[in-house]
Amino acid sequence: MPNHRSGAGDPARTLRLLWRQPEESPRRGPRPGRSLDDIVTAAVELADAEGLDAVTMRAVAQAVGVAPMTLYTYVPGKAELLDLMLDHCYSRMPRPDRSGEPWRARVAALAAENRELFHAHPWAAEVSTSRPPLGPGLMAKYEYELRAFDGTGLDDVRRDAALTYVLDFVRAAARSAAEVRLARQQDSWSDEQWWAANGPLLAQVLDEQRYPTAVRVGAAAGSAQHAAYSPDHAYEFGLARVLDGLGVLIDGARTG
Amino acid sequence: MPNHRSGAGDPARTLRLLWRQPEESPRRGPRPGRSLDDIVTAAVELADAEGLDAVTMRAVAQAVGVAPMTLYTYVPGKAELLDLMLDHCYSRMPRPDRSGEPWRARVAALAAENRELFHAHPWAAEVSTSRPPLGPGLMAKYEYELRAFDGTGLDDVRRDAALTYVLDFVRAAARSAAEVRLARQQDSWSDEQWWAANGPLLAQVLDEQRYPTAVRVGAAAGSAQHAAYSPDHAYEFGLARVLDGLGVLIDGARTG
DNA sequence: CTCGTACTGCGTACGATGTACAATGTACGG
DNA sequence: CCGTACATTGTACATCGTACGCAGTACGAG
Repeated sequence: MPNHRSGAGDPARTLRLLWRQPEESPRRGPRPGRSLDDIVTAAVELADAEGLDAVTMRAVAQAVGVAPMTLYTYVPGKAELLDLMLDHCYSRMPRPDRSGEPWRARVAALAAENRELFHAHPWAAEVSTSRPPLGPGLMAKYEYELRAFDGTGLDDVRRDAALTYVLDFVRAAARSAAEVRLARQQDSWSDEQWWAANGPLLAQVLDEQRYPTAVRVGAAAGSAQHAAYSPDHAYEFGLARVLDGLGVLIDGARTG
Repeated sequence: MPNHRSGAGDPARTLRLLWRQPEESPRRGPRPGRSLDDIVTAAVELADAEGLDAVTMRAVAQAVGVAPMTLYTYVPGKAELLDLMLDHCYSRMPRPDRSGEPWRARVAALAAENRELFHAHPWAAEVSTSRPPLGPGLMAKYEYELRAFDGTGLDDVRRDAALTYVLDFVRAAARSAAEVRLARQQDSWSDEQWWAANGPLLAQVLDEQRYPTAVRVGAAAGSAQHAAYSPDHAYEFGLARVLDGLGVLIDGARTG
């Protein structure tokens, strides 16, 4: 049950790694057999295929074909590797030019691109970055995404806050989606089996007298979405609310 | 680096634990020396005081004064303990009657109450619940919070979606706040020291030609908030946007 | 009362993980 | 050509969750 946390260790060292600034050493001794990118790429592929829990130093080492401890000549530790993995994914996100479109379309597209990021790399939503990995990928992403608010009239401080707001929403939705996916797979039970096993106790305990609203709303939401929770529905609903909320700030009162 | 995940194991067993339904056994053998609540309370206090990483089975056992393996007579495993800890905190949240207030005030108060939850129990935002712990605390919370949308005209499905939307926002903001707090404490460096150490490399690498918007906006946001990121500001900004977004849905076009 | 049985409590131990450390080998600079 | 800095790696340790089995205890049936 590892708590995958990034951003530890010496920040300056991490920055140099992110920007691929080699140490200024006199270049002596044997040449490295692999590159930093080899390690990062292997780690990302492993995380994509088998989840963050599968990303152990030993497993990454095996994937790149070296002994476990050899990784530590490329990376100070696992936290830094996670930073590099994140920045790697950020740097590979698509950034099409949308300067002609209205801000709502641009922000919706921005959200969709981030949603796709978390779809391709579900682990990226789990990694807790005590400090964001200030690498080239994050910078390119930040630069690109800020431009989505061009022409909105937002000042710089509000623009940053608005972007944070959108990104946090997408990340939260992605986390919920990942949690649902995990729950569905970890117990092989279908929803029907689950209800058959737990229905009796739930019926006894979810007293309609005590929780009238909760029971009614939960049942309505569950049956409408054919599941206890629908990540897609939550995303669509939330995005509409995000855009409307920004719309009030940007356009004044106007519905979407 | 434990990945604190709840919701594993037999869901029916977990449900019985959450609702404190004793096994229907013939009650033979020695009486338990502690209660389930003893364990849960100790675990919560430990998590509050020293963070989720400090919540190891051994540490909890020591806190309640038993051997580590003894915990497993009360709880099937650590995942279930986390479920119980969450539900315990939910059940103790304040739920004042706000039926007289307008929906914006009620939803803002709901958000503030959840923010306070994560302030008192920062670990609660980190726990990833593959399935939410459907216990009495969560039910009471859900029932109470749904009532905040009474009189808004939202149908049950939208009401559930709206609540999820608000709660996800508060949780995301709390996560960000906790990450900042962690970053500030784990490297004892002040922001000034950090900039002194990393400024030169950052200045070299954060090219204003390449990232004009990012550098400008980042600087503006940083100096306005006297920090690279201000959780309080992000919360205030986000909450206003959340309320405006819901306002468009509920009241039609109208600014806050 | 007696005894089997179900239960609590827990000591030991195992596998997994991140990584510290020191030994070994290699290739470049003087 | 040789010293030195570096890449590589085997071993080892601390920490974690928890499986397993034994010892002791108290209730119900006889």
